[in-house]
Parts: sequence; C-alpha cells; structure tokens
Amino acid sequence: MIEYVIPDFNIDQIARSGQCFRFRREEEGRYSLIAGGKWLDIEQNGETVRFSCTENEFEGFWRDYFDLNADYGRYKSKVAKRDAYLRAAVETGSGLRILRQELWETIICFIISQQNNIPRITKCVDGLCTLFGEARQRANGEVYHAFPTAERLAQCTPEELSPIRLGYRAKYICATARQVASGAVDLEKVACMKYADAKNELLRLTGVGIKVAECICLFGLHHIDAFPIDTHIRQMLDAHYPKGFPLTRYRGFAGVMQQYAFFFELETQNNR
DNA sequence: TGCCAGGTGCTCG
DNA sequence: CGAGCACATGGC
Repeated sequence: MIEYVIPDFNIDQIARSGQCFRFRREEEGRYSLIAGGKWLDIEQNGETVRFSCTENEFEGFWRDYFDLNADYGRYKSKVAKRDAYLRAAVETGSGLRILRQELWETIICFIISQQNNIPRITKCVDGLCTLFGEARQRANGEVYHAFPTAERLAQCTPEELSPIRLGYRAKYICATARQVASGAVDLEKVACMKYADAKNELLRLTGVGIKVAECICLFGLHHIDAFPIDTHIRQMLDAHYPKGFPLTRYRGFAGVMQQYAFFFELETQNNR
C-alpha cells in the first residue's frame, strides 16, 4: 500500500468515464482495476490517493498508466475564457486523465463499444476475460482474469463467444484477432507509427471504422490529438459548436478536451 | 413497444 | 464517393 497527494486526479471520474472497462466500484471512493495483467485497489480521499502496490510497482507501471507525469492543469488553462460549455465540462471532469491502456485490449474493447452502452460493454469485456483470459491470483488468493491474448481469441469461432452475448460484434472480434495473431496487422509496428499512419493501419481491422480507430489512437496509443466523434459528441457539437469545434486552438491535445466533453455529456444526459 | 447505446460493412446509384 | 440498410442485445 502506497499513498500520494495527486492534483487533477479523481478515480471516480476516471472509472466512470467510459475509456476503460476494467474498473469495479468496490464501495464509496474505492475501486479495483485490472491492467497489464495486474490487480490494483485504489482508494481516494480528496487529493490523497492510496494504491495497493509497492513503490516499485507504482513507479514502474501505474504512474505511467494513469498519465501522472502530464500536467492537466496546463491543458485546462488553454480553454477559451468565452467558451462556457468547455469551461463547464472541464470543471465537471476536473480529475479526468487519459489512461495509457494496452493497445490490443483497447482494440477489442472499442470494437465491443459500437452501438452499445457502457454497462453492457463492461459486462461483455468481463465475460471475455472470464472465459478466455489467463487466471491470476491476488495476494489474498482471490482469482481474477487478465485480458485474453490475440492468439487465444484467434482460436475462437463466433459460436464459442456466444455465451458472452456480443451480438454481431463476435465475428468482428474473431476476425480482428486472426489479423493480429497472424501478423497481418503488426501491433508492434502500429505502436511506433505517427497518429495518422497508426489510424490508417487500424482501419484495416475488421469492425474498426473511423470512430473506433480514433478511440484506439487516443486510449491505446496515447495520441492525444485524436478526436473520436460518437453520438454524444455529435450531439454536443451540433448544439454548442454549430460553426465547428475549435480544433486548431487545441491542436496536439484535442483528445483531452474531447474526454472532458464526453464525460460532461454522460453526467448531464439525465437532466436535459 | 419502439428507441437507443462511445458504429461498421456492404450495396447500390 | 455517399446515402441507406442490416446487424445482436438489453434497458428503459
């Protein structure tokens, strides 16, 4: 167990922001997370955050995963004073971070995300891990499952995935797993590419279109200039930026602004 | 009950 | 090239 004081960090907002589907809310202010095959408990009280790992594990993996070396105060300070919408969004999601998630896992999670809602995406991802992910043990002996490898999923037929209730996405997942496992699409190469090239390469994967490719770039490759446009963002753009979103103003980190806006739309969709 | 959810692939013209 | 349509599933 290790404890830090971290500004611009809110685990509740991050867990509910729909960028990662392996958070579980254990109780008020307490979450668990599986990433990089590792289990982590997180507990937050104000700016004080406790992580269930050693300092070495934190410095060697989780600090980077939570993007803690980036200064989100600097991103926020770039928001235009007159932009009432984005200012409200940034205030509401003041503790968001763009997590540095594993590429393969991000590809599959966002193929699942299409025409789907966050609770059910979470269920599907959980089912995929439980059925095909490598079983691991926590310090207390409890078993959890890592995210299944491309090689494992490449052996699956859509019928074998049917208990997960992925719907028509099951065949996309099988096809994409085969493309990756065979090396037809080389993820190690994709990881070294510039944003535009990476996006084009990802578009070759079955079930990956523009929007999903943008999400993979943003969350799985940390190309924070990627700007995914989904139904919520589409509505938001039409309502608040009829003349177009000021992408040039936020060139280089527009994806961070997108994430504040996306979270804000999630938070406010009930009362509107 | 029909609409919607972090869309994509395919098929026409 | 772009509009239109099918595609699975579950919650409201």
